[in-house]
Amino acid sequence: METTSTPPLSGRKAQAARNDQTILEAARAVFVADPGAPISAVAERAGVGISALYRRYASKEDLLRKLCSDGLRTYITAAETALADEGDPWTSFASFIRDVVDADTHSLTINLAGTFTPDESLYRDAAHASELTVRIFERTVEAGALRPGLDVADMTMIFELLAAAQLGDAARTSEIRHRYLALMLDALRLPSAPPLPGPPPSVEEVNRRWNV
Amino acid sequence: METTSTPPLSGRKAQAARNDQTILEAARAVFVADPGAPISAVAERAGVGISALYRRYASKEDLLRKLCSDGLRTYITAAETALADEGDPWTSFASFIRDVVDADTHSLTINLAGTFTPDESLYRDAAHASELTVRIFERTVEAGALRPGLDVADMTMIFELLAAAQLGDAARTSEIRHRYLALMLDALRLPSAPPLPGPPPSVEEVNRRWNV
DNA sequence: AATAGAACGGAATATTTTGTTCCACAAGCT
DNA sequence: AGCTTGTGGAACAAAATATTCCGTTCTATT
Repeated sequence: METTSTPPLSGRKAQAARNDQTILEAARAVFVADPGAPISAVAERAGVGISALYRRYASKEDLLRKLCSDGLRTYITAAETALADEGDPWTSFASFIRDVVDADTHSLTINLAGTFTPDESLYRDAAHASELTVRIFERTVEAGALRPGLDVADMTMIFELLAAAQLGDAARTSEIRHRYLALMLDALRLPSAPPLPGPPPSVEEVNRRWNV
Repeated sequence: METTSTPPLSGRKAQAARNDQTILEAARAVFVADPGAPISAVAERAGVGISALYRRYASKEDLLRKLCSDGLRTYITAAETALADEGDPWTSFASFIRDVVDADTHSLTINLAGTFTPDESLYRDAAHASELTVRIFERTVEAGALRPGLDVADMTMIFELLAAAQLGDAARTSEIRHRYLALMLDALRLPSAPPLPGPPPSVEEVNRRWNV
């Protein structure tokens, strides 16, 4: 349950630093499994007391914000990595998607939308993430690698769709997600496919879910 | 909010019969939006008092069971319709999936799994549904219309994936789901596609979610 | 070795939420 | 007029849960 590899645990400071990690990991796991989980469940899973949590975060909402913020940063890192890749656009597009699916940033995003009031920096990060995504998407479009009629906003929805695939433990869930991701990628790559029905999601539609 | 077309409302009996409908519709809408919603939210949405609910269902769990049971029956009907269609296997396979997505039976299924103890008749219906699904799937496989490596259990997962697409009101959600359904169908139909990674979900894995 | 103080565990508290019951009332039916 | 069915919604009891608080443990420093 706790950290398996025990880093040089010198004193209380080190213990605390490790707890920082442990708590975030536990919180992530707990809230992905159940967005409405009580804070005590996080403490239990982390193997610490409740006060260890409240020492770090002023409130539950703070913790949730932190989790989302971390997720967003992970996403941004993946996007920047993809953009830095000057190879085949489709290949780096596909591995960007794989990275995001692996990082599983959208399980939280979906479930936590509307459960806390976003932060100023969160808005900034979100805008940044959005911009990077557009760049990746358009580069792939210009390379002619995507089926016609797709929109950037489809990417968000596809991430959310894939995040919905859950089965057993985290490892198995990841495995199964890659199964359907493969399906999706095959469908996205079809060069001469018919256009998709219905208008794509608009940015406004996608973002509206945060204003609750 | 209430029934728009007002059937011959003679007496109290008719009013009650209409409430049966209204309540179920409201319950469905409410629990799809929020699986943990209080029973009072259902009453509010239906425009009735709480006792109108408790007159019909002994408990919240009973209501949830009823909703799932209805959904399962809807699914079975769709499956039987598809099986009765002797035309092109792929075509009836595709329209079966469309029907199920339209009926939106899986939004409830996913969210409510484990929140109530299943019924004997529910088990029977589930087994029946499962059997029909296998028949449809295998007929399509034998017609050579599906990409290799697919498993029946993939259908359940795909239904759940698509149910995760939600955007705005019910109409828009349906629209957007058909967008990604089109994507999925294109990927499923690929005759000479590479096999999918990872083992498909097993029946046991899929069902385990009910035993909580 | 004594001690200050950081970090912690977890019981206790104060609220809020919610499933269910209950009762007074309305409306058809005989 | 009574009787029955159906209803609204306040009242109740129980459960859940975010947060506070205090005694304890452990380290570093003197």
